[in-house]
Amino acid sequence: MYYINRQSVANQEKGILDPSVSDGIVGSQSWAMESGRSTTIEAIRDRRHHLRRRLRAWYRRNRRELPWRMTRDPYSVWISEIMLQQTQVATVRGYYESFLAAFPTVADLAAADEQAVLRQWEGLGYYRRARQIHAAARQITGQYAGTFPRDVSEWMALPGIGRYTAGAIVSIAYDQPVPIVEANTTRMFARLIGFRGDPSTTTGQRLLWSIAEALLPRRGAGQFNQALMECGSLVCTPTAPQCDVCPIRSDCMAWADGIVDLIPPQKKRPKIIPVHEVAVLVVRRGRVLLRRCGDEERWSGLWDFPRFACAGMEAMPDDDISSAVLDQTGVSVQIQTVLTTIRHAVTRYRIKLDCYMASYVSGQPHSHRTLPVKWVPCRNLAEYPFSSTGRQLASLIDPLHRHQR
DNA sequence: AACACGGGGAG
DNA sequence: CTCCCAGTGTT
Repeated sequence: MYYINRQSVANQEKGILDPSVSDGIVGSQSWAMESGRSTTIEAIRDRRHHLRRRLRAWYRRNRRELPWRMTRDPYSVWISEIMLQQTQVATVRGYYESFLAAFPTVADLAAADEQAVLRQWEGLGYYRRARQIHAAARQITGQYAGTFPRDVSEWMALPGIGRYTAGAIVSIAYDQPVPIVEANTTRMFARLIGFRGDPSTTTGQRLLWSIAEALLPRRGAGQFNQALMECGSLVCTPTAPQCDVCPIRSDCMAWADGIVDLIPPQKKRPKIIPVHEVAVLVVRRGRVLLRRCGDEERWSGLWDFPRFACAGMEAMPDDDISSAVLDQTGVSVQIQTVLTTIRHAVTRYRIKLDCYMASYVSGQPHSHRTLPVKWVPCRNLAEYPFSSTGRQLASLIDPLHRHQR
């Protein structure tokens, strides 16, 4: 009997068993499914009605009024779910509203230029999401004639939509009984069953999806899935969880064993690599030299200033900068001044970016490998999608240019 | 299983 | 600073 809860030891009617075994089972070894014995999943299934009732009641009283909760329109749900991938609710709020204002329907989205879609995504990160949304919109208007699929496997076949997102969309928009597992529910489920292993492994994932499935109601799955996430987000937080107000504390193994803070275990993070880069703002008669990032590099599809890695961490000689710009853009330049240094982090790199102002000497921009390099009026920079860092660089030009007039 | 992919919130 | 976030796709 693997599902043990000290809180309910006195309550045999809960069907929860001998607590003396509890300490011994709190280890990843104990979580293999074994036939012929009671499993964690079966214990969760036994308690599902109670857990659902408590979670739904909590959700009714504590749910946040979020923009994407105003509707069950599949298009809106889809956009919100993509934006929420690895992105916090607070960050998504503003982007969601302006994106829907720019592209009110899937037809509008499909008809738009990819650059226009990326511009709406500017600063949100994971820009592949924007390109995939755009590609999927064109697929939907094409093969589905603008009508969204209802089948979860059809959604999953679309770019950018995996198991979580597909489940979220069909459960929320169509109220289909499809489970979800994401960051909040992962944490909450792991604590609920006292799982001390790594939830991201294949076995951990299999376990979590089984729990999601075991808990899932036949009706109202969309609301229930959101209740799970909301409770995980607001109560079962990574640090300092609010166990005193948790609606399912009485079933929580981690609480019973006093190991809430140990679950889930901290991920081992890749080592951070310091990198030194140089960006050059080349200005010529009110225009600035831009290039578009290629598919094989970071920020693909977005625009950037000439930028390259610096060999060492010390300042780069002006001649080296000039030749690097010439190599990358085909334009010969004269380095003028150091503008500023921007520090940012991306993936496993912590980047120190030295930014220089330069003036045009000679040469024409060459677009190698179909990657555009071109002169763009400084006052039009807002029309181009940049990364967050690229936009910081652009903002150095814009006020400067105004000042020159 | 490991990694790339971004940027910001929160302690 | 650190850790984390309504994950997906590729290798």
